[in-house]
Amino acid sequence: MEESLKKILLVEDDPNFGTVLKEYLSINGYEVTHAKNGMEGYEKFKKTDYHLCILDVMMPYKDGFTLAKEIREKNMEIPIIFLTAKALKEDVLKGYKVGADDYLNKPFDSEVLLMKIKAIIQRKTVDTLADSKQFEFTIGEFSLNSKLRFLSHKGDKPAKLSPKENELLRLLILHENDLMPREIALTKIWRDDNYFTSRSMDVYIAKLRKYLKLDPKVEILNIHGEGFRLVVNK
Amino acid sequence: MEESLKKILLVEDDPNFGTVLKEYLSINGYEVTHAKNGMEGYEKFKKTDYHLCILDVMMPYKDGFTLAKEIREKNMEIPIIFLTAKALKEDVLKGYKVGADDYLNKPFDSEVLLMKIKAIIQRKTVDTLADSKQFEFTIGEFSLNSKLRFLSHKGDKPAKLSPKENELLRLLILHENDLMPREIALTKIWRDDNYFTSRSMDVYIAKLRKYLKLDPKVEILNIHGEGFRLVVNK
DNA sequence: ATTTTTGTTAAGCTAAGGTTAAAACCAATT
DNA sequence: AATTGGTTTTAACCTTAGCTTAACAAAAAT
Repeated sequence: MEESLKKILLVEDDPNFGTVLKEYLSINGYEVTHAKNGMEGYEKFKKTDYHLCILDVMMPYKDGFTLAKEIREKNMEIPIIFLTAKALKEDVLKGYKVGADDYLNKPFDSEVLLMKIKAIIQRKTVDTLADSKQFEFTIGEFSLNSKLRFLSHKGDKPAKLSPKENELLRLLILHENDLMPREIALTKIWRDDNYFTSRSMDVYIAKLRKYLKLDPKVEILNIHGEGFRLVVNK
Repeated sequence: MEESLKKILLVEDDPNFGTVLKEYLSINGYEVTHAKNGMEGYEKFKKTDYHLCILDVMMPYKDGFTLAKEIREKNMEIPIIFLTAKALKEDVLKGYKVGADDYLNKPFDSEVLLMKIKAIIQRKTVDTLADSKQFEFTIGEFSLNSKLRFLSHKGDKPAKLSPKENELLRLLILHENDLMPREIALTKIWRDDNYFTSRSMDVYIAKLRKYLKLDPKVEILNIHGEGFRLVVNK
């Protein structure tokens, strides 16, 4: 999975903050291109295919929103995260709330940004891969060939999976670390969402758990009422 | 950015004030439709897609709250700002009950209104552009992933929240430092407002307080008879 | 002082999920 | 048509999670 680094375009005019952020993201396994203003950002964007754009809102000449629009004209899919200075939001009126769901304020918790990036890129990956022909997956010490329905673990002889086992595991992997909603699996694999298919799915979860016991770092967690999560503990 | 003017529906029965306000907003780059009463406001609302509604509370025949309710039935998303002459507490509460995004007392500083409008409309724009369903929140030393229903605190292992715990905490965070009225939570989360649901909510408040004890700066305060406030002490 | 609202804990109940095994199903042979 | 081997569903039983309700204490309002 790690052979393809995810590429991020960071457009941030503050040189200090930009450098630090770039450094931080690089450490965390992303390939970051840093543009110092909207113009440069747009040029860079046109040259390379990125997985994600992080745009500062307040920039001279060309603000983040304008840049976002231009980017959108070229690419409707690419995820965009905005960064905005706290001042903009809260200067005006004390206690005034911009309201419901806000985007990221500077300074922000870098952990949160990281989780967001992960989640967003993850979502895209699922979208683009879900119905694609990729069939080789790695998860912890396992590797799954979803075409041959082989689940191999190190030197052991590969286990052969049944069609349902295979598809379910594949779906879980596509949602790695993230919620894989029951409903998704039921409609995609079982083509029907009722009490019995749901119970059937639970049976298959149990089967997969049995296979996956070989690597204690890999587990399937339940999120009550929502679905399952395949996690790989470090 | 400017090829699409943001459309505002202004409903205000005072002809002088209404005209002046419309003029002022137009100058500042918004396309304003001015309705002279609630009835007319609702008709106009149905005809066009607006980005924002500004409603006077005190109007003959149909007051702003009633109109807001009707508008909400058609559109759960559109931001609503109320204008009111009197700063009565019940009014403010009533406004929040019908889902006000903000509240302004007349006479008010036109600069402030402009900032609010900008912020609210911008928020929507950001949401739709970034298409990141926000589910990562930060509160004090905690961070909440409301999709996975995880509340994490520093290096500790994250606590799993139940659906109700999760929703309630999320609502509190969205109202951070502000009053989160009981009836908001009850109608949004419990879908019913009676003695028992209200007691149930109190139980959940207690549960959340237990989780949040890990950071003494974060607390949930009660505002007797009205609701709760999640505050982060500096 | 009395009533109402809130804080808190625990019991009781329902629904969801974990697990295993038996039954049903299905396709490929006999 | 019957057998076989693998797969999937259904059933059963048990555990856990989640929510409400009750009960009583404390705080706030009247």
